[in-house]
Amino acid sequence: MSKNVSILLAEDDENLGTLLNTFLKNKGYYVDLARNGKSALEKFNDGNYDFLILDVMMPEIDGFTVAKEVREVDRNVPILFLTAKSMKEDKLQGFAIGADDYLTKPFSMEELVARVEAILKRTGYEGDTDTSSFDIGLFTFDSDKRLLIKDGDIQKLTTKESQLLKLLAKNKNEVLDRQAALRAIWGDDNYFNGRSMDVYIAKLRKMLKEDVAIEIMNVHGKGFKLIDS
Amino acid sequence: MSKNVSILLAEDDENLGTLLNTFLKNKGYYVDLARNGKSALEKFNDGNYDFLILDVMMPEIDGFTVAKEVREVDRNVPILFLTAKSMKEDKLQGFAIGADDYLTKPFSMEELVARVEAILKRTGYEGDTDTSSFDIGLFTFDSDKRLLIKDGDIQKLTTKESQLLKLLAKNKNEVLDRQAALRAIWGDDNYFNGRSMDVYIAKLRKMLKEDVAIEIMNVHGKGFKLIDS
DNA sequence: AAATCATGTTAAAAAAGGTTAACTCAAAAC
DNA sequence: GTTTTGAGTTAACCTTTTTTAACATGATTT
Repeated sequence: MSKNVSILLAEDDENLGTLLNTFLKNKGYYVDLARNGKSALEKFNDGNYDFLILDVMMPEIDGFTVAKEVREVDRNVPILFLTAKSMKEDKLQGFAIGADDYLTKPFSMEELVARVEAILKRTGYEGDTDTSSFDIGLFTFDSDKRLLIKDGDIQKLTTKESQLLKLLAKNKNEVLDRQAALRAIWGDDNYFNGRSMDVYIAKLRKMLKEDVAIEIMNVHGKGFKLIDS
Repeated sequence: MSKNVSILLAEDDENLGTLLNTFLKNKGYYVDLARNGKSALEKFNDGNYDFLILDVMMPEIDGFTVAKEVREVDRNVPILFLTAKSMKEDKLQGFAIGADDYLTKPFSMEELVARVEAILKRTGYEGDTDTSSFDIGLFTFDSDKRLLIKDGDIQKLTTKESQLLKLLAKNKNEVLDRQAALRAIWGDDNYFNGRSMDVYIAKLRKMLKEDVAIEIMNVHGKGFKLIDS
């Protein structure tokens, strides 16, 4: 099996977290462990994950909230919830919108791996899907290395520039919601962060203007759309 | 196979949604997945879709309602409903007016694709139908890039101007219902939005007046009609 | 015909976005 | 341990887009 699947695991219980982390790593996955919801969101927005395993009950930001925010900027990445036995079916169903599956504690390690494998198979995971590289007109954007390349010209991007361009590229030819982008990158969509984002939009436009087929179009009151024609 | 068919899939069950999404994409379609009725309507009004697959049972805005609103501004795009087994035939028949077909859960993926293909064939889909480009007299209107072109003169349109002209163009030589347009673009048909729309009608008239064969005619109490003679 | 409601049109106000530059602050370089 | 550098934020100013207001005209009803 061509693994190399990258999993983001969010679990606040130290014991269980460490246990799962170790177990999944032994199974051949690349695993990143977040100890709380905030950290999980940050890691997700920063990295490239093929799979999310989220504990529902976490302090401050719970798993559902993490999933909701993630879904706003990536509606494809598979999500598996870990829930407590006490949670009612119906509540779970209502919340689980956007999830691919859920597992009720306590569960066996084998059960977890089986679910993960099943979901990956079902969603047609391809081991070589490089979610970190994007084609943007004549440019190639490597969001991992934060490089924007055109005809061998290499432009290094800053963290924020890269995060924003990545979101735009992920939603190429579709509107990237302003608030969703702000929450994903800045964590909060207040006025100042909004203005900051506008500054970055201007910077990205400058970088991309060499290719006239590329445009970052504003959709008034909604957000921005990266047009690649 | 000259695909390039663009499908809007509205399905709130994420398991099924993801499954269908992946499967249809593998079949060569371009697929956009909306997880609820509101998102589906927004995506429809924003994008260009050749086909709609709507789950009937969705929270807040159900599939029928989505179809109804869509039909008010586009009565040609094929719609396929996904319904639960429990739904009564007669109720379905009554609601399904305006739909091209429906499929009762559970169904096989192959069955779905067969239906889609059949409908596309029946409705004479042409792979190169560019639903984002419209001929309006001597003008060419590109709703994606929001450009209105005549004799090489390029006029950039704003978001609202473009949205409104697109609806008018879609319903060329037919009445575009006032309330339907307001709901599609503004989301609400209150008095002020209505007045705002009237302002945009005036703006569009100015832009289009270079070609005397074009007219945006008011149909009192009903809406507007883009006449191209 | 008077009254009422819908629409036409222009201008002003308000909101959103575009852009550049100054400022802040932490980390790297010296 | 300063100094320098650079990413990121805030400020300032400007333009564009959208909404609201105001007033006019046209259509429909009574």
